[in-house]
Amino acid sequence: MGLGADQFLQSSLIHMYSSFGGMGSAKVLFDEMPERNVVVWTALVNGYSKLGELEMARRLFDEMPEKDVIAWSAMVSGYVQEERFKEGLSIFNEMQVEGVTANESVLVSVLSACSHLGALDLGRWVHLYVERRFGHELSVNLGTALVDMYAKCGVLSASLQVFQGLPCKNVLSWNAMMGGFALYGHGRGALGLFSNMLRMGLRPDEVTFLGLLGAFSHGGMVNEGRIYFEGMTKIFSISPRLQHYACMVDILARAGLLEEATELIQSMPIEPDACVWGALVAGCRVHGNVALGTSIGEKLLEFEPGCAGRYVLLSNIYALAGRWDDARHVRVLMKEKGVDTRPGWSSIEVDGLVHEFVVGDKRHPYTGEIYRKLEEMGMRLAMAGYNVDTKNVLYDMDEEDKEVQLSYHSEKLAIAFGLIFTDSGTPIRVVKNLRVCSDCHLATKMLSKIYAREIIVRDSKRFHHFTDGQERRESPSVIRQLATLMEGLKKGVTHQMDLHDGPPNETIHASVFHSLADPTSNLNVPPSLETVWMRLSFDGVCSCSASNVRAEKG
DNA sequence: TGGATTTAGT
Repeated sequence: MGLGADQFLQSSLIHMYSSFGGMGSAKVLFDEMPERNVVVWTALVNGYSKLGELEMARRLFDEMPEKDVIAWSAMVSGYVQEERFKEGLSIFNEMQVEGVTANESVLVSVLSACSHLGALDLGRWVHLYVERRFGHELSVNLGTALVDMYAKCGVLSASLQVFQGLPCKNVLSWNAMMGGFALYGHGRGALGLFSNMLRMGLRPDEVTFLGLLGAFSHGGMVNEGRIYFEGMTKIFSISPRLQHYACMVDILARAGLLEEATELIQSMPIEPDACVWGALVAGCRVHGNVALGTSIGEKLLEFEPGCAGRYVLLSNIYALAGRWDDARHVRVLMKEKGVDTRPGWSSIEVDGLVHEFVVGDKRHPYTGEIYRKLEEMGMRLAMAGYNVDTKNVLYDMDEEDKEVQLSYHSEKLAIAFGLIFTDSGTPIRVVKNLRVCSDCHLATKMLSKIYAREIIVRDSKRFHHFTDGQERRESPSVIRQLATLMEGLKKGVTHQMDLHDGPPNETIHASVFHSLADPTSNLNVPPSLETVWMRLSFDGVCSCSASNVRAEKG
């Protein structure tokens, strides 16, 4: 339906108000319009959904006299951006029932939902659908969404494969792949990827460095962490944000360098948050420095009594020190002040349906079966010599109660569900929004042997792969693929750009960083062409091509 | 003509 000139103007105004969140004005204009087409409706729906007012957006959406794929897309992405992934998928489902053909935007949002939920089956289905509809040449957006989806759903090899095949990659594509390496703790892979990214002429951003540092932290690469954390500011002019500091503190504290970590926090130009302190406290716990941990936790609470993370942190430290009364007191205090905590949940996808569980959950229609399975799991674990690791329960309740509470942790419920409702021999993939506790970690490891199942748990920070009673850090097929990928990229780029006369390695890379950070410094390694190219590109000529470099050389 | 899109994480 075409609108007249006046209405076209109104429609543009509605869009303008919507995109700035001025929904009051947008709605007034909308109500005044004598006739509205799908474009105006969508602008309004999108305005509400961008503000997080999804109930309002949904009401309008349901009232729409006609909906095209863009309207559906606005609604799906609205849910996805508010982290209401299941609802986003259910809207997508409705869209298909209505017979509306999906396009790239919707599919990207759907893949994002799959990534967050760990919904691999649905993600795979979207991949097949994309190939059928758009052929094998993936667009950069869909490609990136697929790279991210496979990485977050536990299939790093598929992620790499899609990434390699992408005809066009942007910073988001590289960042998604980098994030994948971080999830699996592939420090070296991340480094190689970073190096190749630079040589492809892309400028890393703050997300790139989050991935890089995250990969270092899980891979225990302290020196690399220091070098790249410094290089981030000095070479790329990216100021570290809280998360970067948290990563760096984590790298140092994990390695037991608690003093250096403390100094880093003290030198921060921005106020450290609970994540930053939390990384230090986690280090204190691993390296047994309870005194430092407790003193930090107490100070934190004084400074910011409204922040949930800080109560949990302090409570955890008291529990670690065995100070149960104090731990409980903090929890009570938190409740009294009405501070919200994020509830823990685990999900598992079976036959395209995502099932979610919280601790002690009894809402599922198959609750009876699930709890019978849990009982069986407990018995078989006990027979295999498993001792419940009760230090994860923070209160000083009876040991028996602790065991009960632990055995109903959400990931155990999800695993029980998976054991019942998936075919024997197939992997069980569980997603948890928080970190897996050490008791569940051990139990899951043993369950993988007892039930002869590969169990893959994705928690808020990384993947845990359990096979035959072992946690598998790196899969051989991924390592092989990684080597091929790096080799391929290296060859291609070296050939095309004549940049490097030998394989890049960490030493050269570190030197390049140092030389750029301090041009007057004497290097052990003479400045390579790569250095020259990096200087060129980061002096603001990011798109400098091979011919520029050759000109510089000549 | 116009309205929808992904990485991290607040």
